[in-house]
Amino acid sequence: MARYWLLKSEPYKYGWDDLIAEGEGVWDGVRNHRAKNNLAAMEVGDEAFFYHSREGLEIVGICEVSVAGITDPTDPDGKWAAVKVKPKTKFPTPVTLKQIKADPELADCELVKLSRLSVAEITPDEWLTICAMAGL
DNA sequence: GCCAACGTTGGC
DNA sequence: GCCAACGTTGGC
Repeated sequence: MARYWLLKSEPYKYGWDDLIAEGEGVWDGVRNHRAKNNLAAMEVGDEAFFYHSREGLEIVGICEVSVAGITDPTDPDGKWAAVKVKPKTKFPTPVTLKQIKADPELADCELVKLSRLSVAEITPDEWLTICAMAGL
C-alpha cells in the first residue's frame, strides 16, 4: 500500500530546483527518530510533497521515492535511514503553510502539529485536499 | 532576530 | 529513571 509523505528542506540548502537539476536526490542528514521511522517506512513508488521550510514556507511539488530503505551515507555509524527521490510534478500553484493552517481539514496534519519534523506522513485525504489546492 | 516546541544530555 | 538545563529547528 502506497503511502504519502512530506519532505521538508530549506531551499538555500537543497531546494526543488536542486532536485530538478540533479534528476534524483538522496534524502539524508535526518537526525530525528520520528522522521527516521517515516523514512524507513517509505516504499519505492510512494509519493511525497516537497516543502520549502524557513524560506517560502510552501509545498512546491511532488516527488516520488525511487530507492527506499538505504542507510544514510552521511552517517558514519550507519544507524540512520535515507531514501532517494525523483521529482514528479511541479505544482501549478504552490500551497503555502498559511493555506494549510487555514484549512480545518489540514489543521491536524503532522506538518502543522509537529513543525520541527522534517519527514512527515500525509494521509490520503490530506493528500487529495492539498493537490486540489495546488490546482492539480 | 526572537521565541516556542521539541529532542538530547547529564546530574542526581 | 527522573527532570532540569541546554541546543536546535523553524515559524513569525
